[in-house]
Amino acid sequence: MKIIEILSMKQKPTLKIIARELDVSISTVSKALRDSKEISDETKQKVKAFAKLYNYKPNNIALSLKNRKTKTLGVIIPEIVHHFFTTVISGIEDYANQRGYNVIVGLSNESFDQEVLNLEMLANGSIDGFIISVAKETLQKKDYHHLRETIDQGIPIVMFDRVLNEISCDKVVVDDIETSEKAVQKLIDSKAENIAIITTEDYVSVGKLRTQGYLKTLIKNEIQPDESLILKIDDHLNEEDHLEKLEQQIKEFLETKNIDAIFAVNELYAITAMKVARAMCYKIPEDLQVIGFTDGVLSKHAYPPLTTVSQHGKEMGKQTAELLIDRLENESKEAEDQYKTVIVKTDIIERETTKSINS
Amino acid sequence: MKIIEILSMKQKPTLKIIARELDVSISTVSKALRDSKEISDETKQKVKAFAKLYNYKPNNIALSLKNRKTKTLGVIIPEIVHHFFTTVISGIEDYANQRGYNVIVGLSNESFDQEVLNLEMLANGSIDGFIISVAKETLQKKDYHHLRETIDQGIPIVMFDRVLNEISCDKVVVDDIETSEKAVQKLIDSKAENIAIITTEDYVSVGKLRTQGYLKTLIKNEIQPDESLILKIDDHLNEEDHLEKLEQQIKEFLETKNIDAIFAVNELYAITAMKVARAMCYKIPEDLQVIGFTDGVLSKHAYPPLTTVSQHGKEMGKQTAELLIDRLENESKEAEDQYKTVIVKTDIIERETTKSINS
DNA sequence: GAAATTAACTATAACGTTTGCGTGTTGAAA
DNA sequence: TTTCAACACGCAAACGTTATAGTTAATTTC
Repeated sequence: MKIIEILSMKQKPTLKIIARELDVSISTVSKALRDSKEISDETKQKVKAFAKLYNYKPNNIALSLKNRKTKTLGVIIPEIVHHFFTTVISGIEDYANQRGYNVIVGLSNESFDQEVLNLEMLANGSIDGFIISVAKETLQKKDYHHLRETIDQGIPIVMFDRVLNEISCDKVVVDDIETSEKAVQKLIDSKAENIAIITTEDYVSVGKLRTQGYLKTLIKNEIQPDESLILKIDDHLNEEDHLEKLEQQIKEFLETKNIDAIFAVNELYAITAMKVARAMCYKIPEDLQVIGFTDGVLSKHAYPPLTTVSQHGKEMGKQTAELLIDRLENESKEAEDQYKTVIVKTDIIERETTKSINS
Repeated sequence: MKIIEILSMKQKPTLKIIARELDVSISTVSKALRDSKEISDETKQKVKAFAKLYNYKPNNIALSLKNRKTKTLGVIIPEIVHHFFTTVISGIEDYANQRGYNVIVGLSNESFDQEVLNLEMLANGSIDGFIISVAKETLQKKDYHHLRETIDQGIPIVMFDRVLNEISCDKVVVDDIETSEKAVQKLIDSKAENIAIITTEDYVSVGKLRTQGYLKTLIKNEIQPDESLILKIDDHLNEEDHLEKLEQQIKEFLETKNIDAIFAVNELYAITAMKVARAMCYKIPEDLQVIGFTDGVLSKHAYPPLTTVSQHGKEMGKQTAELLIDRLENESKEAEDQYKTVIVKTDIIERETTKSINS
């Protein structure tokens, strides 16, 4: 076949090459492929056939440059080896792909510098907008200049889960306070009397809010909150590495107080508390009820299976992506400062670490 | 300040704009910023100061177009809500970032069509090379045309974990056979007599290999393999959704045979087997020893903590990224067909579901 | 003091697209 | 025959860079 000789397989076809081979101009090829009425049917046929034969696909980079948009979303998260975040990513991916967007993932590893670096690395035209859950270190330093600057540059940001009141942008969160209320109320309703909470230091916004919900519910039920029933884990940015330390803290906590229910602010704390309690011969849920936050594999496969708050990460991902893409595609229409905050509902998934209420 | 008026904050600076403001040519600006000796020190100072003031960053897309390389890697995996894969991704990310590359993630959801779509979506110039772990459906269909085509187009692929012998490209794997041998041998050494394996259907290459290692070890130890001790899970592409079915299959398996040790080909199978066994009043490890494959959160936090094979996902990720980037950057030097297969070593992490050998 | 050299820039092309506008053929209306 | 749409196409600019090849003017060389 003569044609085969002209184009080596390795060479990926461009408009220019097709034009040269077919002896027409580049614009003719372009227009033919896009079905412009300026081009005769005959030529269109010819061009399309050729393009198909050589599997022509317009070069994305060139398009990005021309259109000044990349159809790519930058997602920056603290960790990726993490059930909740991956669930969110999968929601983002699905929705974004559906609308023709790609997703670049950047990991901050909970580090401020990494977060800044990632932001800068991608803000040079590589992406159209960001989806971010901010790093713990950033939360501590309260240094948000990088976020402000990207927004000032005209790159929209959508935050989820770990969200900043100080920054105005679209946000997707769970109603942490209300959800904690639900969880703690459930514990109260099933006759728990000494309800403890295992939470994070206050600089982690979600931890703080969940603690607030806990307190609020106690008060509403006329139970005097007891400071010593609140364990704030001192976690130095990475829990996984400090498992023994975590166990130790929880052990001391359980030993000093008489506790019959625990609300843990994440899965790991819940699971670890259960492990420690088991070693101390607590029966779950008879002696000790436990509710966790985030419905991950751990909860489902724990022994006994853990009752937990499901954050519906996939839905959160979908919502963040939707907010972002809508903003990107309606730059004119959307009121610039009309930022939205979407609250994704939560559910309590009852498994075997809580007593049923009517028992 | 006069300068501030000239450039609105929103407008991101380009060479052209800087040139106009400073009343020099675009090339002068470009060269000044790149410290060309063709430019006078005075001009360099001026340009650099201005660029810094307005936080000029070269546009990545334009660079990609010009250099015909994007410095972006495409990673296509079957699932992201999955401990092993995320570990690999984090290894890829770390290493890639270190060498100045970004990572676009695509999810096949174990679907052939999705995999093809993702490949096509990114092969249009968006990325320089792929890292892939192929979808189960692709494995079943044995249709690899999309992989062949991308390689033919000159886009290198590195495969990891689920790897195809039929495609020649760089690969990163664990020595599944040898690793299984280690695991099964450990079981034999600690006096297990009826060792079962819970594995996948043979079309999943890693499952098949692990089964081979199991058989090989039995034979080496002069134990007659018993077909009925091999349980091939019929999983219809997504285990998580079929938990009950999985439990059912395992339950029937355990009931019919007298088994005192299980080698499971992944974490979920191991954990589920333990759950079922517990319900049947087996004591672990006294009555039943269990070894899993893949060291994820489940193993670590299981009850009892699961002895398991660690695949060192992060290291695998690092290796895949290194192979790919090396190939991208040495296109001339590297012999085109000198494809490498890197074998990442595994370790058995002893926890509490196996007996110690000298007991 | 004319020719050669150098310093310091500028212009241009190219990467692969898309698009508005210009232009040379037609066939038909006037 | 002249005039004029309609048709089918090509040209050129633009997106933001960089590299190569000019272009000045000043300085050196003998």
